Amino acid sequence: MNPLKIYNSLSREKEIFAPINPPYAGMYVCGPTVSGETHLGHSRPYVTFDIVYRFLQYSGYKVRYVRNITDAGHFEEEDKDAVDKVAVKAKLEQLEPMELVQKYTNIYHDMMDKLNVIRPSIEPTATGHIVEQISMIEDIIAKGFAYVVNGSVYFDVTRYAKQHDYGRLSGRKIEEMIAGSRELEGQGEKRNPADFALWKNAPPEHLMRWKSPWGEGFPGWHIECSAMSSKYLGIPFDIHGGGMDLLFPHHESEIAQTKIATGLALANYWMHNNMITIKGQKMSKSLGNTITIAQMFSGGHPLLEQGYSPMTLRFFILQTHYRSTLDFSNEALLAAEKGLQRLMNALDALNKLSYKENAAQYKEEENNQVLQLMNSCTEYMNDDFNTAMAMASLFELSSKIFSWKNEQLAIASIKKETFELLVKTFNAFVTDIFGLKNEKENDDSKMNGLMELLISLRKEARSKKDFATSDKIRDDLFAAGIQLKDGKEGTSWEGV
RNA sequence: GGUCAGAUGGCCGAGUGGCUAGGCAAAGCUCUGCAAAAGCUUCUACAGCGGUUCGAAUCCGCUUCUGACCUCCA
Repeated sequence: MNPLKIYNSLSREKEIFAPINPPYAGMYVCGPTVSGETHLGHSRPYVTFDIVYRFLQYSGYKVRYVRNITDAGHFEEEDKDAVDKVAVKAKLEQLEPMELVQKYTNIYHDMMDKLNVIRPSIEPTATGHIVEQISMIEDIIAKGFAYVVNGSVYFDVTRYAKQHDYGRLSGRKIEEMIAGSRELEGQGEKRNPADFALWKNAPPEHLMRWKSPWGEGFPGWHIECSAMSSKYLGIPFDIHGGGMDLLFPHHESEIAQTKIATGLALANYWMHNNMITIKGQKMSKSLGNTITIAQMFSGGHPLLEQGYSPMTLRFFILQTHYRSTLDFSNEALLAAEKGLQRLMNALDALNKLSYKENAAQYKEEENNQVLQLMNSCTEYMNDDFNTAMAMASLFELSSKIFSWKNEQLAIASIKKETFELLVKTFNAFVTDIFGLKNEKENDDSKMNGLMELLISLRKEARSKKDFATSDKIRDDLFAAGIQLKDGKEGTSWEGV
């Protein structure tokens, strides 16, 4: 068995994962800014790191997973109009920033639950850690790497770059950045365009504000992650994750701040998931191709021909390696829907199979092949979480399972221990590691009773060759959204 | 403009210097009263042009095209 290897964005290589304090592992993932509705783009990192979290646990690590909620600071800018518009209204009519934040946090949680993303060990909010952020900023000022201008505090990137390796993570050089930087509003306060805000002075109309040594204001975007990760994981910690678009400037800034505040490197392994694209382009509001996760499930978007279930989306994400872009199209989603169904059918079939001893039917080669396929699932996951390859092995095992079910292949061609291990491993991979669940299960006992009656009536009609009646039952049920499935062991049903 | 990724069969997508990933679609078959569902089988691709090599889709160079980041972003 090979050790777990993780592609580290810092070194641009796969490295053997060696946590600082085994069997404990600390992981921090940049969470969403809750100023808008959870969209398709959000599904990628949270499913990706959900898999990392699950697989680390499966591998025996005790993981503390911290994933923040950004509910303070820069986000108000996007809703500036709304804030300004309501400023003169009565208190209750005003859009409370916390109300907005709560609304979108609720939606985010709801969508993550639907996607079967396990909630993190700690989910800290930026507004809940103002004290920690102020304290870290004071520390950075004291060390001479930040300066105060008109109630705002900026990190001195130029000074930092003279002594430290700035731009290593994102692979850029500070001189080029300064040369190529654009003139942006508010840059007048900065000594250098490359500097970034640690704390921002709040204009009078800004509703979200806190007292600080520099006046009333709100924290800069990057500082929260440094403050919260160091508080809950210690510095350095093992894994820091997030979307590739956060490499610069967000993660680069986190590294710089933390280095000055603590004297240490923030995290040992940096993991970045790639983007979700639609017809080859990243989703963005300006292109008008943003699809919310709710729309994805309901099909309520012009680009979608139909709704796709949460597990279809999850499966679709897992079929691609997390460092590749993932392009959305109806055909691809439809293919994922079918593929997921096949995998779930295999799981179901396996769990219903029982082993029948027959030493004469044993085939060494068959047994080894099954063992090898099972083993490869773990090996592929150990190779930088290659879910696509592990999934392929599960599909190969699925073919075996169906062959046993159809008795095209004797179950006794493999050893009893192999079969038992397969049941355990297959379930673990599909359910525990990939986090997939059967969405078509029906555990409504009243409904089941009713269906049993209809199925037995149809069976009776068929035995009397009264096909008019049996077909009416079948076709009318189908029209009502229920599909009957005739199999060797009788008839089953599922909602379509 | 700078930096960095990619270009794989009808579609989506892994991957490795020699050993046909996998999924979907399609065709044939099995099952069935007929269907549906399900399963089985078949379908040998790696942008173009050079080079390295016994051998390259895989390494190197060039060309073309696409995307991402450089500003809020997952």
